[in-house]
Amino acid sequence: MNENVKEIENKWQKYWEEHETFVAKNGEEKEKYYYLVEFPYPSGAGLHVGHVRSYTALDIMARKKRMMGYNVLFPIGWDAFGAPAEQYAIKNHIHPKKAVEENIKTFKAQIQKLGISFDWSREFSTTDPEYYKWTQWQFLKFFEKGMAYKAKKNINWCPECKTGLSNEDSSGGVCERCGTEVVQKEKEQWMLRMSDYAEDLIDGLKDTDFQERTKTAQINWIGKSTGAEIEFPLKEVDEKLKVYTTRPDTIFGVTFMVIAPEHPYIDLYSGLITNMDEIIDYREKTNRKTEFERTQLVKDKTGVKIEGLTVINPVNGKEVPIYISDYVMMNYGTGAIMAVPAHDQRDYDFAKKFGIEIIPVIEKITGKVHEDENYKESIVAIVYDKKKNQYLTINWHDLGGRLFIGGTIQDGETPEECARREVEEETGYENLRYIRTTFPVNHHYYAFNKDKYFEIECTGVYFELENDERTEQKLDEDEKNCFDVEWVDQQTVETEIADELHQTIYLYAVHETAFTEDGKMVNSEFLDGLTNKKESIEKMIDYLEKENIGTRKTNYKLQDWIFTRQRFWGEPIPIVHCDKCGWVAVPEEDLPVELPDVAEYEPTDDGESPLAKITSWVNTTCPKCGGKAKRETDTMPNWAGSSWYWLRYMDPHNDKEFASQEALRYWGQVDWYNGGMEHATRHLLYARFWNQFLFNNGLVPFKEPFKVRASHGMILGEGGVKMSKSLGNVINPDDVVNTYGADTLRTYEMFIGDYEKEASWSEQGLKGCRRFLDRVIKLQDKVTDSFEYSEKTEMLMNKTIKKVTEDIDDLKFNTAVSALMILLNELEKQETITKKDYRTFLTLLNPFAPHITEELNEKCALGKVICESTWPTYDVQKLVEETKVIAVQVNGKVRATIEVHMDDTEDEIKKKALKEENVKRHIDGKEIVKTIVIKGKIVNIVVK
RNA sequence: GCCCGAAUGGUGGAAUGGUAGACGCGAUGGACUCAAAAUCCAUUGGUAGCAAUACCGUGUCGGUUCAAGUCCGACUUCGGGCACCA
Repeated sequence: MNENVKEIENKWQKYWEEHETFVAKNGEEKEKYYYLVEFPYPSGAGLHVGHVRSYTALDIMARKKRMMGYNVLFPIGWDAFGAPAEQYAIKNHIHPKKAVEENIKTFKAQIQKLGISFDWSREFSTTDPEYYKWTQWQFLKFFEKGMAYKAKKNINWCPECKTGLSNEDSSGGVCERCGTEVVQKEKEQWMLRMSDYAEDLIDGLKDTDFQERTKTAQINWIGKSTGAEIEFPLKEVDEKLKVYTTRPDTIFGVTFMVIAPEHPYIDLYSGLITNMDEIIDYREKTNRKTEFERTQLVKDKTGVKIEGLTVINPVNGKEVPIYISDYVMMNYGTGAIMAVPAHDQRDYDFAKKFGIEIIPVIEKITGKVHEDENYKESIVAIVYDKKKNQYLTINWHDLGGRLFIGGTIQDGETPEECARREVEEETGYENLRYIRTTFPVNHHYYAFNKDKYFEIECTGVYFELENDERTEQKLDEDEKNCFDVEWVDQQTVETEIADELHQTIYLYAVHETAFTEDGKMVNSEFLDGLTNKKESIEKMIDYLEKENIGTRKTNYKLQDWIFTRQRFWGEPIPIVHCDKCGWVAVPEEDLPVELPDVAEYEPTDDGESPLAKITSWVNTTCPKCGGKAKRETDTMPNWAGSSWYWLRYMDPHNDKEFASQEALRYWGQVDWYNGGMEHATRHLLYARFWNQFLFNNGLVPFKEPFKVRASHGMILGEGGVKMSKSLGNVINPDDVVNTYGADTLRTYEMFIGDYEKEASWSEQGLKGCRRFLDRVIKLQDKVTDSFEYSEKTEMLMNKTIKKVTEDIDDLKFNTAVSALMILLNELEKQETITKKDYRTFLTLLNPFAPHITEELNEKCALGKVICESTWPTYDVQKLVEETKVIAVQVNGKVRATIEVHMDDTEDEIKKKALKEENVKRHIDGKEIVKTIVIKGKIVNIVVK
């Protein structure tokens, strides 16, 4: 049997190749459709079952689309530059070119065994000089337009891979390839001005049909924020410190400034700064820290106060100290911030550590605001007994429940004094140790006993009880016997104190945090009283602009793309350096700049590309002046080749252009792009940026390269764990194909579960799919000569055509297979089936199991080769059932089922329902309130 | 911490607000066989019952509705992305 399967698969794969069945022709009359799968990186490990999942899914869509009469482009190639190929080559002592060739051979053979309908005539590798010639050519376009530039920068350096990395490749402070901690190293780097495209990259998403999660991932990565840049004049010199903030409304709460350790003012004003030693020391410590460490210890802030240099707050003239701290980054905003500790957690942590003043400018509002309020200031005292781990409360019973001690501030009192007095009067405790005062709360309430509305400014005062000594309470007459003084634990406080104000103050007192919510503006002069954050921000920015202190400003986290790697195995950057002329582009006719054929390509420790050692390659002449010049020895990152490859597929053998305008116009956008979720930010952003750049320069006819982006879920090992070599649970597709056949593997991977979610491998499930296909084969014994549908199965046949057709378009491959299984079960029940029955069934199954279905079709002489035929259609009229079994509910619970006719009236259905014994039983002796009849669905009788 | 997802039998997973558990796997019983494998047939959410049937059941608590796995609100857990981004 297995031999037979293998023979069949070989036979049809050969047929497709010889007949060029899947070769797409440019410019055909038929409507085009472009399916793209992320081209694989041909690693030494060979094909993974995850590749099979996405290739099969798109293969199914492509095969169906072809049968529906489209001119389908479904290409494949190889993304073969990059560190892993180089490492593999170094390890195995072969040239990367050789290693890549071998790996491609293996991959190709593996993919072809699966029967994926790729157009192999368009295959290429990013490492082919004919391809990377055009990668270099496009880089020169960036250079020409000033979009590529060389800059000295602190870059992320991986000591293991011995190369610089982009921000995208080193997120989390570790190297994306090897997991080594990245260090900072200053180097000259080629950069692409991707940040210029930040807004376009957000904006362009509107014109795509990406999954929502992909869009948000991109938007988060770009990290747009709006706010203002504000200039704080330095007190000591005639210069200003520029900061960026999203909360200009809190400027009256500024109590210090923080600048990044790398901020240029430090060196610029070193003459004025009296503690330079300390500052230089701190700066060096920071430099030694990895990005990873710098982002880890979030709570524990470090820094140094700059002595001798201060700024003036431009809105109120206050003198403000400046600190340096590594929680401010030089590469975002202006490398300097205004710190508002009351309303920013990081500033708050810093202020606490350095004992800096905290000025609240926003107050939380509790209660309901009312007109004609009386104003007063008050306190809530939280007294905590450390020994008993309890809080002091007053139980007012029916008069107001459980509360802390509260009271109104009298003339001349500080909140602390007031709180001490109130505690003493009401409870008699005198020995209290003051801990802290909380942020004030703006509270609104109605006092029944006075019939008045109040607005109170309430501050919490937190004490710890020093000892139990108690004097007599000093109560007013009307207070006596109204309440009990009670010590309660934390849980009682949190559950029994219902009052919003007291609960808020309690939380403030216990958890020391910045107040970052919305509220009422205070201590802010012209903003005082505003309660709408947006309005406050607008009003402040208007003021700043009018006074020439600041301007509205949008910032992005997205930075320029570091476009160089100090490695051998990448596209050489086609630029030479001439002492006279500077950086000069290699003329177009000299492209490609090919990699030299040498034996030494191991990376160096000094941060130079291995190419730098090959003097015969490095030394060249300047294209401009003809003098001596040196080639750029850095190479492009591995993302370069994948940033435009879908364009090359449109016209892969063109040696005049990267693709002709005609081809670009004909194929247009990629209609459907499938790839891993891990590429939702980096690759997808790079590719969109690259394409937008080409579009803006008239080189491609569309701005967004991809219409739809879908991603497949990962395939996990048996038991839901990741497949890994160390666990020994890696499934090799070759083994599966050899044992069960390609059709079984394909069908199984589609049936395994929701395509977009992860799924775990199951050998048993795989066997089940094999069983399914064996039964399909067996079905041939029942075929008669008739070319009509069997009467009995005609409706199900039509339904299945509809279901499979729609499910394939919706990526619901699992339910499509299930529908085919249901149809098979039904066909098996029949004595005989017709040729048309079998032919239609095989056609629907063909995209999933293309080999076996073609073979059966030929063997039973059912018609033309399936993949050269048309996709079946269904008859809407045949979908309608004459009778249907529906449920009868009584009060929403199913009590019986009845068979109803299509043309039964509501009354007839109702009558039929009421005749059911079990229904009668449940409505017996009760009054029918309502009867709901939903035709063809359900009857619900509501009784009382 | 913030932003997305997800949670359904023994298991992978189905269900336009309308009979929860399609389909597959596994399990149990049976047929075929000297026997096993393969294949075929039947049963298979839980509890009670000989049965008819009843009650319970889609992470937890509440709400909307004649009717909720599905919609709304709060929470729990898991997965993913981002993260001193000012």
